[in-house]
Amino acid sequence: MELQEAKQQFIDTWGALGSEWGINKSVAQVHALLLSASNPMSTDEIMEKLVISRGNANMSIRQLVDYGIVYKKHIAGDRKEYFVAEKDVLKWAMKIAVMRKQKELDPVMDILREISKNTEKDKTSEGKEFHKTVKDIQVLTDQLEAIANKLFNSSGGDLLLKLIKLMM
Amino acid sequence: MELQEAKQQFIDTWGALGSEWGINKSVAQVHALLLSASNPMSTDEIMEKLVISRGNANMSIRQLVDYGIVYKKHIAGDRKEYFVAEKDVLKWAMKIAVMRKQKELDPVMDILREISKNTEKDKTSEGKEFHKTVKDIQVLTDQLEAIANKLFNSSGGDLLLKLIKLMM
DNA sequence: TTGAATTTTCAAAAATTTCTGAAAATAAAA
DNA sequence: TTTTATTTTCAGAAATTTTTGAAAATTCAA
Repeated sequence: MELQEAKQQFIDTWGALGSEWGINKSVAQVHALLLSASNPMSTDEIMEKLVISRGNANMSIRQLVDYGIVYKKHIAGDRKEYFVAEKDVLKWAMKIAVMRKQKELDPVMDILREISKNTEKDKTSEGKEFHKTVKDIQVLTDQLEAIANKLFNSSGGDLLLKLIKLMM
Repeated sequence: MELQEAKQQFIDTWGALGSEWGINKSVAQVHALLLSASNPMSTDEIMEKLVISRGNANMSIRQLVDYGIVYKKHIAGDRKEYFVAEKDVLKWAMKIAVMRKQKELDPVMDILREISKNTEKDKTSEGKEFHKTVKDIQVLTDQLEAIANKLFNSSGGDLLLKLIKLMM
């Protein structure tokens, strides 16, 4: 069927993109599967659709729930747990971005600040040069962070559009 | 020595960050090493400092040169090739971003556009829902791309700062 | 309680990615 | 040309990451 084919392509593409950017392929594929599903899915359905093991399915789902971009859904009269993806793109994209920033970028920024501080008083030209290199990275990152915060703290879905117009 | 320690920490941190974001650890470390070096370095010096093989060093350097963020430097009377990193943060950060966008994001966007087109005429509610999901991702990505282009095509180093002020 | 259904855990296997090192290719000097 | 220095390549080894699957833990109905 055509639609199922399109969904499969979406899942595969998403999985490959995830891999390239440090997100586990199965995690990305489960996310894509739930994004493209009309109804809540159980672990068994996810296992079957993606042809992955129970352990893998369980871990991947849990990670997505932890990220806050997939929700548990109880279905009356059914003991199994079901899962639904957050469908608002801006919402889930922001959550992924914020999560990765906190987990991976912020610790690096802390270390850079520390390195910057430790090399501040160095009087050798080698030391001064290195300090500038680190400081420059810091300054750029801080500026980017300020922009990101503005974007992420906004509630309006059309903020980005307004921003573009503003910039033109 | 204190400065050398700081440099080593910078190299290690950069390598770890690279790994988490899909950039080979050695590549990121060579980049960090050259960023923190005051003078051009030869392949042998890089091998020695990072304790990596000639093959690894050669491949990593070449990738950075291909990215356009490390330059070859000939030293008179010396047969060896030396390498220097682009020190302008905005310059190299932009090059990395543009390169990864072209190589990894653009092909995905093309596929999403194709999927979007292929599901446009679907009359089932399932098809309509999936089409909206894909379309939403596309729209957001196009908006982000427009912002990114604005940022990346600017020449002034303080553009980001101006932008922040504009947004406040 | 007990027991069946479901979820979670995690050691080991599989898959993937990265790295090595020696041989081949190339480039420059003699 | 021949020799020597340097760079490049790439098959196999090593390291890392991902996945499996069965046992343990948990949950809930009877």
